[in-house]
Amino acid sequence: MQPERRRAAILEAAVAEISERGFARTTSRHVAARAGVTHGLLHHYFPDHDSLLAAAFEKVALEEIDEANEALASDRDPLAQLREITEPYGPGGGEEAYRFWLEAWAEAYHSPTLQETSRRLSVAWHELVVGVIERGNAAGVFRCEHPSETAWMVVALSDAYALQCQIGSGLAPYEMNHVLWRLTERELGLAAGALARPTPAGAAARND
Amino acid sequence: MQPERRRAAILEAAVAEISERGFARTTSRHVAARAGVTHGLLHHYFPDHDSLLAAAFEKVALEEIDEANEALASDRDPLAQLREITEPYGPGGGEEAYRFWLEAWAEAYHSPTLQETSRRLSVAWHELVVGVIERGNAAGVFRCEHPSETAWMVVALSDAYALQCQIGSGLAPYEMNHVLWRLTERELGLAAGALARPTPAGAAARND
DNA sequence: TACGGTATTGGCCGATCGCCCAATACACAA
DNA sequence: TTGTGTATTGGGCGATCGGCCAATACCGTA
Repeated sequence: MQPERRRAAILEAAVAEISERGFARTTSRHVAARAGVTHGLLHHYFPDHDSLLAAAFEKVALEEIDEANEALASDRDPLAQLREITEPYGPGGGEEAYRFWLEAWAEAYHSPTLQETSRRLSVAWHELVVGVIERGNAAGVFRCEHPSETAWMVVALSDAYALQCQIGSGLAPYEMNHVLWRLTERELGLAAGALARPTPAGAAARND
Repeated sequence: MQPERRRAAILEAAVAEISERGFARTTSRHVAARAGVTHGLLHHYFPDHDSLLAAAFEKVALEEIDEANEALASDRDPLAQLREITEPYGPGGGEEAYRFWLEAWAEAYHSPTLQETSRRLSVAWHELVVGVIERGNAAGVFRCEHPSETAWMVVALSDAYALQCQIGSGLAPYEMNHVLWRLTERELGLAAGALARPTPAGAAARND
């Protein structure tokens, strides 16, 4: 197999192992077995364990940003863009992905590399939301006074939403979704329910 | 040493180890060494590794609830109570404590016991905030339409606040604190800045 | 064809893990 | 005092870890 594809296969296996077992319990031998190679070969591509974990984390982080940008580029409507951003956090969406991030945050304490990547990704994610809000402001769809603060609120509530879904607290998912949408609508100067309904084909949701 | 005190000492050492190294990397031998006992004795008190981790987690969870109730009981003013709840999340507050919770959430995926305890604690914490809000409503201090939703928002933003402080994103702590207070004030029908300042008619500026 | 570098294999090493267990120290009741 | 149960010690076992290395397979090039 070509070295590039082999390396990618190993990284893919590493991400899967990390999602299932966590960073600390991910062993190079298990990753190698899942990738269908021997542990010796894995050591050939990733000389030490930390480089494997760091590369896997970097891969997921880059994919996350790419997917977000792709979702934003496919739809130019700020309202739809905001929905694209907040929706994947819910149940059935990116559960495995969020398990990965929770592991990453916990592991960031022990690894300066992971901490730095976490930081970069957090900033990038925040700026992404800020961009959507500011474009919505410019287009006259939003009336948001503090884009940076509101963006942080959206990210924070989305994170907390995903977290509550994961640990399965007594709070019903629909209730979390409701408060997330309600607060976002108010922060953006939208009419109540503007985010809840996926803009019925035409321009029917312009009743404010 | 009395068995009860010995067991408590072991648990205390376990909590410290978990906070530093995480659940997955916490070994019974290290816990025993920190507690000043042999690994054989630790096995005498906690027959298997999971029981040690579960007991340590349970200890912290109970202490968390107790401390919150104590803080709430020491001050009957709903506004001060709310400040007591949201303040420890900030920098300089419960950094080590939050590291523990992050580890716990990540580990909950792999342990039904930890997941159940996480769930119970999350519900208890939410109900605690709901109680403060409802008492504030009854006292005429708050005008909150959706206590449950608002309580979840407070908890979610506090969690996200602590998380951002931990990973050290580009968002300044004061900015996070500002949006947390601003949204809470609006949800509770308070005047702007009501939460930021200790007490308007206050004689004691015991806050930092 | 011969050659050199890379991909790949599988065994090995020392360290460490959770767990087990025989032996010993100790405290308190009979 | 004797005896009994618990507290405590420390060594050992099998498994597994990350990392190292000699040997082999493969493949493009001179």
